[in-house]
Amino acid sequence: MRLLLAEDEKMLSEALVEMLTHNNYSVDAVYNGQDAIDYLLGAEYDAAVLDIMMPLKDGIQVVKELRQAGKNTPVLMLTAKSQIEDRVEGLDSGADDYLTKPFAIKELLARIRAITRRQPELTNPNVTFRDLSLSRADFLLSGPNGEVRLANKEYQMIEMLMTNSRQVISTERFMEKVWGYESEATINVVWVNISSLRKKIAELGAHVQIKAARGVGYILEATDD
Amino acid sequence: MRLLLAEDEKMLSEALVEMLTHNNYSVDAVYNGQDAIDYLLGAEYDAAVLDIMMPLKDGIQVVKELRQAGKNTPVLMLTAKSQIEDRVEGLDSGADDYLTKPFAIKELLARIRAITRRQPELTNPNVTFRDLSLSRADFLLSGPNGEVRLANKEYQMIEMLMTNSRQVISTERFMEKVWGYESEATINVVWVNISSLRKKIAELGAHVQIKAARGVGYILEATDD
DNA sequence: AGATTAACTTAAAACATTTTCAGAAGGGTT
DNA sequence: AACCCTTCTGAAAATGTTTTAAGTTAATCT
Repeated sequence: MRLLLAEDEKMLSEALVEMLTHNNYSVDAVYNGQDAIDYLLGAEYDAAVLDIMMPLKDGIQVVKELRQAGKNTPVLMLTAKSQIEDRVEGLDSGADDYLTKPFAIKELLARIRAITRRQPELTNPNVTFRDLSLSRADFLLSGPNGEVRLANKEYQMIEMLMTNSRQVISTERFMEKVWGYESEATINVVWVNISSLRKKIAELGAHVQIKAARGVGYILEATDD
Repeated sequence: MRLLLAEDEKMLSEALVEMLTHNNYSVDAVYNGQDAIDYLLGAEYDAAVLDIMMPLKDGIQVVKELRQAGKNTPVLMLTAKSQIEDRVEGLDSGADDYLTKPFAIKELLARIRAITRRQPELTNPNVTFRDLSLSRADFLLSGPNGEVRLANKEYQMIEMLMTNSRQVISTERFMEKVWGYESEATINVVWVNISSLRKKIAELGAHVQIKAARGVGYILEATDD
């Protein structure tokens, strides 16, 4: 999971980065609103944590521009206790949730989970490609011959493949999304998991294959029957 | 849509009023239970949002009197995390849904939409999954071989599993919902309670099992007989 | 074709999560 | 005070996942 953190208090920011990375997020930190918008438009984040008061551009402005640009990255807004009006405006402007400082780290984590959970699950509980389908609610991958519950990494990988079924997904992208930035794991892990996914897809009898695009990545394809 | 909001924390109340009006509700705010009852009996509201802890009369008392007076205005109860017993009592007393603080505004809005849309949801006093059933009124879990009274935590956990029977529920989600943010308890408590629930389900002879999805959470499944 | 690189497979090792237990702490009741 | 009950902790064992490592196959290039 990839997060953007925009918080201008250096100390707080550093503490949060450490906390979040410790909890398996890959975090990019910026210290003003302008950078926030640049980063958010420049890359695909799973969520953004924005302080409402920031130099150059405040959090509300950032969300507004973000939404205007058609991005629906979930946003958690941080507001100081005294800025209650702000928080209303923040929600109004397109943030998904707010959190008043000071907050418990646990709560921050919970909120982040909540807003990242909401996105794909509620709008689209499962994905289908040909005769293969994946249920996000219960981690079940199913095909003509039955169903299997996937382990975590496998699930994340097949989900990426299925939700981006017309795109080649690079090994690096898998590493970033599934393993996160500071992962020490070798690239091999991707291959291993692709391999076991293929085995499972075959067992399910689905007419679908994970095709390797040499030097580029992987893509889901229909097999002819 | 006309709402009554009864919440004694002034700051929160104001924020909510603004939020709700921004979302096209007309809101009357009161700050104690007595006013709540007066307003609710005096006019026709589409729904009421009641804090459970309030001066003069608590939320539960308000619903009880409301129902006694023959009003079936949908009620959404707000409970603090530490008042878990309360929330059960609240539902029991005639509320339609509850929401534990702190909550996401979006969730509040969603719940309000839900209770104004459909009436007969929470009037349903028990849940069933295969040959296992849970009575909310008296905490009794029953199966082919009889019934057991569940302890509080166990009750809440099995209720989550049964009302979301097609979903994997994460350990974190259990922690959040049942124990709350500020809980110091280790994650272990979830495992321990799952363990004892399993034992009880087995003793009841129900053809149901709590399946672990490693690294993800738990889900209720039918066992083949 | 042969060399070179990338991708794949497998099994075992390493690691993490889950299960279960025993016991302790705390509340409430008799 | 003695008891029962719920809840929580810590630890050891069981089980499953993830990673590593090493060998194999396939594609591409010259």
